[in-house]
Amino acid sequence: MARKTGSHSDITGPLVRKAAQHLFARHGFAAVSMRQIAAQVGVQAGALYLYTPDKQTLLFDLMKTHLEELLAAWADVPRDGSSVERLEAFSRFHIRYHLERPDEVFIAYMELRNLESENFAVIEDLRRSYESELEAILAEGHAAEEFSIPDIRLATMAIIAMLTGVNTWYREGGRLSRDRIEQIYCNMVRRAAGA
Amino acid sequence: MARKTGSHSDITGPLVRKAAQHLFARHGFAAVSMRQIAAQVGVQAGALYLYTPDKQTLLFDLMKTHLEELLAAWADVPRDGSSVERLEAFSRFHIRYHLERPDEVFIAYMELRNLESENFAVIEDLRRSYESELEAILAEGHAAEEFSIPDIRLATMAIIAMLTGVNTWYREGGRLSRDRIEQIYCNMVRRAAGA
DNA sequence: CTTTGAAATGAACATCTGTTCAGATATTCA
DNA sequence: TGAATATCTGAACAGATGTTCATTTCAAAG
Repeated sequence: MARKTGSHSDITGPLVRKAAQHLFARHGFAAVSMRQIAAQVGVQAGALYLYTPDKQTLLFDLMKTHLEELLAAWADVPRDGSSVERLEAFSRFHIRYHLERPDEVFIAYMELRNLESENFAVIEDLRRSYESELEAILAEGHAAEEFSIPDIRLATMAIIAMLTGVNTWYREGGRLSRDRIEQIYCNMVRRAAGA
Repeated sequence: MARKTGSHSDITGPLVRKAAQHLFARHGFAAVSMRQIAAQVGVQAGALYLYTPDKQTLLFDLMKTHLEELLAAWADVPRDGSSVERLEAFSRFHIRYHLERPDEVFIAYMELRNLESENFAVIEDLRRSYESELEAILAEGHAAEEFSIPDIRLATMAIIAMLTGVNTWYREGGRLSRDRIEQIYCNMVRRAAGA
């Protein structure tokens, strides 16, 4: 039987994930206790186990969901135009998507070492899938001689690091608008790729 | 009176720091207990307090020492030549120095949130000092019209993120030598700066 | 109004946490 | 040798940890 509409579980479950996300991002997975998460939700610690089998799975689900949604969102971006245009589309998408989800992003690459090895493998696979999207663009552009790239794998890693780095310093209401930041970074990425 | 030569404290102290560094980098500050560190040194937990007032200070000293040594090492690099040459010197220095100290680097920017606010302020100051070194090179090169940079602060952050990113994927004995990696990254950095 | 079943409590569990300190041990110096 | 000093142990502390579970609460269904 499907779950009845309006039951409590449809409300508290997401609240637990949201609270855990916020606390994990702020203090780190290992430094946050189940009781702290419960307090943030307004519930006793035992109640959390109605929504997750254990703390580790809570972290894993957060990271897996984030990466799957990231891949799904990128899949929705139209893949037309030249390699240069697609590189620009990727750069803008990456910056925008990541700036809108600082907690998810922070957790997804700060808490990798707290994953059990099976869970780690799943997350690493998803991350590699995303990297491959950029790598494919660079490879095509290189083949079409739109880019000048001595090593495609290195260029992939360099560009992703550069783009993700925005999250470490960006603050709401800062000196530059998001759009201006996207624009400047696109420029640097394009030149780094030799286009 | 200065400490006598050859006493045990000259040996165990550094061992404690080394063990803590290794464990903090591997499992994270919050996930490592004083007893684990002590076991790695081959000593009981209480003995650690002969070498550090508390766990927090142990972390702080590790980070502070790392950043001070980084700044000192960069200060030793001759600062001559054109802006392009100095940018190349910085890029090569950054990659080489960071690749040789993966644990220190990992701790220094993964464990910031575990610092008490006073300690955090000290570390942030040191980090900013280092960033300023690159920023100065970019500013001079821009003034001399050797570079083409729309925003110097953004270029600084982008280049540092790109260079530090090498540490996340580099593995000893990988496909490319360190020198080749330095070379390729120098190229991308130079082009990102519009030189 | 009664029955049902999910949601939440609150106490209990075994174990781990950072830190302290009196006492034991080992090393150095006279 | 004996005295002094540095080093380490091992137990103790008060409290926190993730997780379980019998019991209670409470809204919806019949």
